[in-house]
This record gives sequence, structure tokens and C-alpha cells, in this order.
Amino acid sequence: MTGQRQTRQRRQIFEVIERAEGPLSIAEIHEQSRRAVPNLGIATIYRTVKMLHEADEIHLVSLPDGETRYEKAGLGHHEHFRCRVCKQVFDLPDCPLAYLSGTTTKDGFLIEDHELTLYGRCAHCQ
Amino acid sequence: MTGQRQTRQRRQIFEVIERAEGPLSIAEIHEQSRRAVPNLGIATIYRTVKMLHEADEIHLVSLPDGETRYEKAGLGHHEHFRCRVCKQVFDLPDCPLAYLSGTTTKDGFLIEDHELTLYGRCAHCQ
DNA sequence: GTAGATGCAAACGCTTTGCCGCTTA
DNA sequence: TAAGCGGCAAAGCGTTTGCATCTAC
Repeated sequence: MTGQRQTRQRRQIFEVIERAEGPLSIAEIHEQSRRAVPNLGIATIYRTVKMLHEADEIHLVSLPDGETRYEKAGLGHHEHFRCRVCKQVFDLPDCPLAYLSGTTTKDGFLIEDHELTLYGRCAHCQ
Repeated sequence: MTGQRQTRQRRQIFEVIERAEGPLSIAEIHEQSRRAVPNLGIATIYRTVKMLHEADEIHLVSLPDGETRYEKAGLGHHEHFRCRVCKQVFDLPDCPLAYLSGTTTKDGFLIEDHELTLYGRCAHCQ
């Protein structure tokens, strides 16, 4: 936890992100945090998430359909899977593309990094 | 071109997207279309892009930092490369992941589709 | 006690909608 | 000529900011 002061709100927001199985949207973080801290305002979510993001304690994940989500940092490189049925986003531990970093394509693009999102059906929704 | 009527505005907007080398943002489409049709309003861009998107004549591409862009349909499966220096987005014809579709991960995720964005430096900016 | 955090509401920027005059077919 | 379309301005909506109050330290 970065930030100068520990507050109930910050602890709660961080805990919600910590415990998630995949990246969460601002609305999801708000909703889940409110269960423990009812009056928690949306501005506090934005401010805290921004702070955590700048302190590199959480990472931004943006899905190809434009949704912005956040997940805790330190998970190592991994990819995301979005279920087309239940709409949940899961983390996938393996990355078949690690070899890409540092290579140059035949068109002269130097690849430094990449982000991959897979779509389909999760085990539960098949 | 879908839509019931051919207008100067629609032709221009579609032409801008057609001629682009990579996906364009709404602002870029607006700016470039205005060169030929000066009074063209932003609402027309949004309405036309939405119409083209629904008619499946253009595709939505959303980058991991949350930017929404559009490019003409029918390009076949391909990936995107974003230059960290000049911020342009290019199309990359080859996809090292075509084999993924239809496979199931060991966690039981059935992969139907994927979207990959590469980051680095384009030939010009190295 | 005080700097910093929160909650509320106002401000902001991007996107969408309503309206009316204009244009395409 | 009439339904569709474009331009403008207002409305929406998610995000950010200002400010007074409250709280962690």
C-alpha cells in the first residue's frame, strides 16, 4: 500500500483488487468495496486506483472492446481470457509469446512488449 | 458503403478509413475528412462510423491503453503494432497465433478468438 | 493539531441525441 | 417531393476536480 495514510477506504479498495481472480472495472471495485464501506464515493475509487496505478501496485488492463480494468501488480507476465457467455475476465498464467520481446519483424518493427487477449468460453460456460 | 444515401460526407469518411495504413481514432477521421468537407461535424463522424461498424464495413480496434480506433473490414486476421515514439498504429500482416483458435487450455478455456497488440519502435523511429 | 483523505457536487471531455433546414434519389 | 441526412447545440455519461469536513498519525 502506497499513499501517506492508511484509511478504511484504501484498505478496502486494495483488498478487493487483491482478492479478485481477474482484472476488475471501476464499477466492480466500487460495488464490491461499498459492501464493507457503504458511503464510499466513486471519486475515492478513482483517486485511490490512480494512486495505486502510479505507485505501480496495480496494472491497467484494457480489453479490445474498450473496457478499462485493473488488477494487482506482481502477477508476472500473463494474458487475459474473456468468456463470451458470462463476460468474466480471467488471468491465464502461460504466455506463448515470451520469445517475441527484443525481436524485429521483417518490416523493421522492433518489438519491446505485447498484450494478448483471448476470447471464448470458460470451463463453466461450455 | 451501406446506408440509404450516398452523401459527400459519407463518401469522404469511408475513403479516409479505406486509405489509412492502420486503424484511426475518431479525432483522426474527423481531422482528415474535414480537409475535403470543412464543415463536417463530429456528430456525423460518430453516426457514420457507428453505421459502418454495424454494417460490418469497418472494425473496432481498442488498444490496451484504452484508445478506440477503427479500420476497414476485410483485411483478414492481423495484429497491430504501436510505435512508442511516434504513437502511430500499424497493421502487421502475420499472426503467430492462428493455431490457437479452437484449442482448449489445460484450465478448460475454449479459445475461439484472440487480439494481440505489439509495442515497440517502428523502423523510422529506431 | 495538522496535513492529508473523503464525500459531495460541480466541472470536464468525449459521445449521443433532438431538432430543423438541406440534400439525395 | 419526401424520407433521409447533416450541422448545431443540448443532453448524457464516465471521469476528474474543488471545497469543506473529517481523520490518521
